[in-house]
Amino acid sequence: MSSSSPSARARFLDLDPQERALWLDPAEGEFTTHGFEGASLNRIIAAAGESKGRTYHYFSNKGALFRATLERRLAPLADLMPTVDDLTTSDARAFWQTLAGLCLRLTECFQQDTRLAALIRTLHREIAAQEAVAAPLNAFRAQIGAALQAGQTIGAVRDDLPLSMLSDVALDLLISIDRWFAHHAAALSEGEEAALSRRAFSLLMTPLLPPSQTQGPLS
Amino acid sequence: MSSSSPSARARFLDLDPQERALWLDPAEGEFTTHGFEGASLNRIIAAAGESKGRTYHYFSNKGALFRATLERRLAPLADLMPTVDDLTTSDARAFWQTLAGLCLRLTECFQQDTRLAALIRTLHREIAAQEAVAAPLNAFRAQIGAALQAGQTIGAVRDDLPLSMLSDVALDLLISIDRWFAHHAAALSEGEEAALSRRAFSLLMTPLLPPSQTQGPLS
DNA sequence: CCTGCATTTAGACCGGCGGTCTAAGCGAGT
DNA sequence: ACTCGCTTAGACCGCCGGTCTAAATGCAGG
Repeated sequence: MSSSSPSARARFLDLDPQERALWLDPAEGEFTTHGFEGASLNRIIAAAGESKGRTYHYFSNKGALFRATLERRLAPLADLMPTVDDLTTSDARAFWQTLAGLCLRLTECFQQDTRLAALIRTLHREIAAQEAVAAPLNAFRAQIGAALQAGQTIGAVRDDLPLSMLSDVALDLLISIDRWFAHHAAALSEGEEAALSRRAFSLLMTPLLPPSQTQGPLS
Repeated sequence: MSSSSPSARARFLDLDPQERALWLDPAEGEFTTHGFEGASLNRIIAAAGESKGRTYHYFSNKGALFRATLERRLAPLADLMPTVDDLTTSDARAFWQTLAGLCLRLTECFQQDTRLAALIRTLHREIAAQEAVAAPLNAFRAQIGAALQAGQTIGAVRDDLPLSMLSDVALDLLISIDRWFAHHAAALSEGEEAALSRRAFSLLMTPLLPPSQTQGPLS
């Protein structure tokens, strides 16, 4: 029982960034090429030149290592997220323009940082990976929920369906669209991709609009 | 090299249904309670009272057993799917009503056959399971694509975005909404659930409508 | 009936997995 | 100098999906 008083995670976060990189660099390569389940902890440890004992001293399990790997890449994005105040002190048009701008900037980040994109896409595909980063993932989900709630107060977002349903659908739509571009971007010119990306935003927006703003053939 | 001339799968399909059930019944229990990756082939084999040799004689790997398990549950649903002709010989209103009816019937099937629902939801969550049933899954995706294409010809579905993007988004939306109900249905009365379910269909429909039928705040 | 060949069957075996555990190393306080 | 507690190494564990060998069995042709 060596590892109780401070948690393995706290111990790891106390390390120098360069010492953290000792694990995170090989882990990043392994996770991006093999996914979460497919990644071998033994291989990562061997590549890091570390021992199993020391590794488990800093990471309680494989998932904790994945979380640390993802969080390092995610850190620079933290200040991209708009605050709820940004979203409530505006009309519906500004609300959706803010979100469209956010999507645009996130897309750019993913194009620049291919490692981050690969890790995030692992997250989309594997439930075990999602469980490993449940805490930050729930925080992100909550942010989406708060944004949509802000949208509801100014009439930019429908309120005839539960907020949790709208949040879930919004997140899954983001993932779905990102996945489509990840699969098909290679066959697109840069201009086509940008134009398509702008139009694809409507896939995310329209289901969230108040029903009064759509005149579906059923209503 | 005993297993080449007829494939393992063909050999299995030649068996009596009751003999097939020898594996499929324990497999169904294992997959529904542990998911695909979490299921233990060894446990299934032991529960079936079979040997590893015989099992691998009929299933080339774990995925093939999962596929067979799912296909048995899926078989009765085959004739629910509407034909492309049904969808093209109608106007937009009828098109969407047909699809709404289909969703309703599928929902009922899932509520009645909880085993099927559990297997399908395993499929949603685990990429390895999706790869195991890639063939039937792609067929289903193609059916969605064909339906949406039919919708395009009669102006019921937008054509300003690639068909494959619309198909992917439609499938992911179905999954997303199904997942929400699976998580939250317990807290809902039957009447609430039905009402919500009807309204939630708009989440699926609106992103697929021609842009002319929506007046988003951005356009 | 026997013989000989091909298919089917049983289960020991394999490498690798994530994770645990014991025992040695080591450094600070007295 | 000696202890005591944190750190470290790596052998070890049970289990995994999958392979392989060799015995059992089915089944022609004679």
